[in-house]
Amino acid sequence: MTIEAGLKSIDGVVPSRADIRNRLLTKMPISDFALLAPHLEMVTLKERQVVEVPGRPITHVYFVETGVVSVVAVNAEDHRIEVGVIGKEGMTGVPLVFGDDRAQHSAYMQIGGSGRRLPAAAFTDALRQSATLRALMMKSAQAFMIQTAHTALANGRAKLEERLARWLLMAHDRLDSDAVPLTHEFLAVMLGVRRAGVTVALHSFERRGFIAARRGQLTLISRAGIEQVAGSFYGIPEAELKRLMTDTP
Amino acid sequence: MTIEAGLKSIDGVVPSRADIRNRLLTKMPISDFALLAPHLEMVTLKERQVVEVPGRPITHVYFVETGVVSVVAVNAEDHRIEVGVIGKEGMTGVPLVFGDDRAQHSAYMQIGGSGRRLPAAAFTDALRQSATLRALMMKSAQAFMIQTAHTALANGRAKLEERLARWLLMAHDRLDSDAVPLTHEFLAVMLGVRRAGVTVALHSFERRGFIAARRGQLTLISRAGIEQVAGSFYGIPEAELKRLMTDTP
DNA sequence: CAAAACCCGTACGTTTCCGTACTGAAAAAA
DNA sequence: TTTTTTCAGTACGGAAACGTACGGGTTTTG
Repeated sequence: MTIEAGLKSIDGVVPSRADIRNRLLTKMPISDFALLAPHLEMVTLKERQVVEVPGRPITHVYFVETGVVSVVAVNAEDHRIEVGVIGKEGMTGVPLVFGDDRAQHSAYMQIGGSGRRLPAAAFTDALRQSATLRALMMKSAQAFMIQTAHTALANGRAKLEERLARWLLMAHDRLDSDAVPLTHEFLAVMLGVRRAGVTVALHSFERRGFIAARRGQLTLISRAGIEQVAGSFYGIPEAELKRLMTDTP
Repeated sequence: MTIEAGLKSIDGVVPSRADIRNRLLTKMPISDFALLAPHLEMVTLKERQVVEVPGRPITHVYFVETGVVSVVAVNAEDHRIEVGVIGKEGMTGVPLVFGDDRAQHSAYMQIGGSGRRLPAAAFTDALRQSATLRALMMKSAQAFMIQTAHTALANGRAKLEERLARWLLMAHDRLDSDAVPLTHEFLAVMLGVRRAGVTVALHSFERRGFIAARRGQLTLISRAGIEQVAGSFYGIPEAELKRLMTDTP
C-alpha cells in the first residue's frame, strides 16, 4: 500500500484538480483534496458493476464523475428497492463517514460511467485528520439521507407514473445528456414495480411528447413535462442538496 | 442561558445517571454524560406534542425515555408519511449531528411519554468537545438512517398488513407495556393509508388472536403472530441498531 | 345532562397495480 | 448468417387499496 501510494505520487498520477468532475472533490478545501489525492485512482465504472455488498466491509469509496449508482435495500426474503441514487454530486461508502466499516445496502452502477476511488482505510484516515473533510462528508451523507426519506414518501404515496417521473429527473440531474440508457426491466426493479407497468407509463410519457424511447434507451424531450408529472414528489432533496453544499464555512 | 445552566447545576437538578433511562445517555462515557448533564432538562412529552417543524431551526435535542416520536416527511403538496420512529433507544435532532441546524421533517410525539432535552446549542457545543460523543451520535444517526431505508422498502413492497405489523413491532420495542394507545386514524396517517384499511387489517389481527382492541388502544397479545405477519420487513434495522450499539469503543 | 366531537365498523364502486404470459422485433452470440 | 437471448408491446383476470360515506357507539365538552 505504501508502495502504491508512492507510485501514485509520481507526477501525472496524482490527479490535478482541474481534471476532477466530482462535486465533492472539487468543493473541498485544497488541503483536504491533498489528503485524498495520493490515494485516488481513476476508475471506469461499467454498468452493473457492484461497488457495495450488504453486510460486507466497504473496500473503496467511489467519487462518481459520470454515471449513476443505485443504492438498493434488500431484506431477508430478497425484497428489494432502490433507496437512493448517487452521481457526480456524491460518493458511495456513507457508513464510513459514521465510523462503520460495513455496507448496509447493495450498491452498483445503474448507468455506467467513471469516477475516482480510494481505499476505505485511506478515506477514514483522512477523515480522522481533517475536521473540514468530516464536515463536508457529513453534509453529503445528510443529503443522501434526505433523498432516502423522500424515496420512502414517494414509495408510500405516489403513483407509478409519479415515481417513474421522479426517477427520470434524478437520473437526468446526474447525466450530461438527455439520454438515459436503461431498459424497462431495470427501471422496474428500482421502483419495485412490474416491468409491464413501466412500459405502459413510458408510453404515456411518450404519447404526451415528454420522452422518446428506443430499445434500451429513452431520451428526455420535455423535462418540464416530466417535472409536472412528478409534482411535489421531486425537488426537496435537490433543493436541500444545494443548500447543504452552498451555505456556511 | 448561563443563568439557567447555573440553576440546573444545583445539586439534585443535574440528573443522576441512575435515573436515566434513555439508552444513549446510559451508554455514553461518563465524561460525555457530564458534558450534557448540566443542560439536561426532564420533560413530559404529551401525545401530539411537536418537537420539530420542517425547515425550522431545531431548538432542542430530545432524548426520549418513554413514549414514541414519529418523524414524518412532508412535501410541498402536503403528502406525508412517517419515515421513522424514535423511542428510548434514540434521540431527535439528527441533523445537528451532521452540522445542520434545521429540521428536515416534522417530528412529534405519537405516543406520549417523557424524556430529557437540552438546547441545540449546548448539544453542538458538547459534540465539538468530545470525539466519543460524536462517534456515538453518529452511530445513532446511522441506525435511524437504516430504519428510514427499510421504511422505504416496506412502503414500496409490503402490503398494508405487513406494514402495519411492522409498525406495531417497532412501537412495541419502544414501549414498556403491550398496550399501544393509538387510534386507527393515526396509524393510517403514519402508514399513508386509509383509516378504514387499518380498521380491517386490525380486525384480521384480532380474529387471529394477535391483538385485542378497544377504542383508542390496542394490545399486543401474540408478538410472535405479528412478527410472522411482518415477515422480513421487520428486523434488519433492529439488528443493526444492536450491532452499532454493541461493538467497538 | 345535553350537545358536540371523536372513533370505529362497514359498505360499494372505482382505481391502480399485480402476476402471468404470449408475441414479435431487435440485438448479441455462435 | 443463423441461432439465441434480450427487450418491449400487449392482454386479461384478479388482488389490493382507494375515496367516500353513513351510522352507531363512546368520550369529551359546554
